[in-house]
Amino acid sequence: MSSTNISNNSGSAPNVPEVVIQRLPLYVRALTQFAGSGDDVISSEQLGQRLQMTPAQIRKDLSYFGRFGKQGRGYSVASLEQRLRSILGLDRAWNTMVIGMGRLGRAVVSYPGFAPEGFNIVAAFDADDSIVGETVSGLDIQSISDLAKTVKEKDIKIGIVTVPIERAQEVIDTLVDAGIKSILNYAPLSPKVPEGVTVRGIDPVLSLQSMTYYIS
Amino acid sequence: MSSTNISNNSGSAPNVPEVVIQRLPLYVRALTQFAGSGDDVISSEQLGQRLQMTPAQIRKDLSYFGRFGKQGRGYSVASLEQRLRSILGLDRAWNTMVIGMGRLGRAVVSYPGFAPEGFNIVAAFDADDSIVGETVSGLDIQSISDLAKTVKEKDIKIGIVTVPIERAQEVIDTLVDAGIKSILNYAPLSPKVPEGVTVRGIDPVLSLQSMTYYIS
DNA sequence: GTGCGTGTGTGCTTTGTATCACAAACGCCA
DNA sequence: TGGCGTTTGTGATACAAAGCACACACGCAC
Repeated sequence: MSSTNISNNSGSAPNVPEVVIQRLPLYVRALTQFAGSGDDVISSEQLGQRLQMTPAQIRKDLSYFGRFGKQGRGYSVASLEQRLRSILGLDRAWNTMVIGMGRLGRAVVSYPGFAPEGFNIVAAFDADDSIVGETVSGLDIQSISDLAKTVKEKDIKIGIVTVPIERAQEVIDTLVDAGIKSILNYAPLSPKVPEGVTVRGIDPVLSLQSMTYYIS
Repeated sequence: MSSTNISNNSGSAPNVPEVVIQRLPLYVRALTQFAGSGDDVISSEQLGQRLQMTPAQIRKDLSYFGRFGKQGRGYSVASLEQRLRSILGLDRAWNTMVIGMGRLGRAVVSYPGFAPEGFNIVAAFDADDSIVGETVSGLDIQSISDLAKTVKEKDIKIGIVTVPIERAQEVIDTLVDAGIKSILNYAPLSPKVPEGVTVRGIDPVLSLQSMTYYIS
């Protein structure tokens, strides 16, 4: 799933495993939370305890990107957080859009957790002409035929798909055609996308279905 | 995270990797979808194409649990689906509860995707006394102090946590004390739970944050 | 300045997972 | 009934990730 990690400015690193990338936001979050509580230096041991993982793994992960700690001390909380945010591209805001304005899509658009993290939802789309033009949380619902144009105009980099499963692949193809490289997919399928496009699925039912195995 | 896979009836298998368990629901879903479309036999090749994975991996995964296919033919769609559902415990219904009746909790309770898959939400809780007694989607909001009793009375096996981050660990501790072994956590933290308890997190922000890395 | 305690960064080992490749099973057809 | 094309199930192999353990850096105290 995706790679194409070409040249970049200073802090770029080659061939970082995808699992590592997925853990970095965890570190960022833990550091942010830790920043409130007094100490301005943190050790991999402390971080590991908070995140339920081994200190060695944290140090290994960080070492893909540089040497951020000081021996005998640990990591500067503020500085490490800043560095990680920069690596992940979280030191800027990202324009996103939501496609599918049914029940789920409306909940996503109204969800107050995205904006504070720098993900601004700046457009909303639906295929159903009868609701195009309605306003949801301050956003006009647009027709999907406007999508490519709006993506360009508003410099949208991320698509959030909340359409029913039957339309999901088709909508995702549309996003890909519009040049979108990052898709958050709420529809319960494993969509086909070309190399270089990253899709992450949000699927509570799948999670539940794999847990029941352990309840004997 | 979790294991304790003790004796079971016939189809039980020892030491199955967690990743494999997490893929089984994907197979179930693909089989269900495939069942509609004519053919009643499917090969690992076809399944793999649909799920974007190698046929070998699918066969390996299935081989942990038995021999379900016929050489030269493939797998009976209906029968394989049934076997997998049985292995995962999806051939029965599960009672679940939602803790935290804020915006997110209400959305979860109203979400129509759980019941058809056998996950029935039969109780709703909140810590805020001022909303205890209200009705949401036909469920009375109960006080968390009733939780342990209700879990027992209604034979609830799964808890869905939708409280704010500050209360999440505390609520999860309460669930664990009440004997819950499976938790679906919407709060943005990595909770600490004892061995034998399975937690799966739903966190769209984390997913977004790891995707931005690839948008250079 | 020197010595000591602490915690990083990392080569090496171990563990875990995915893939390969082929023997054995099956169905079909002549 | 026997041979052929197909697809499974699985040991062996290759690859990837996690963990270990220690040399080395740093800060502090005296």
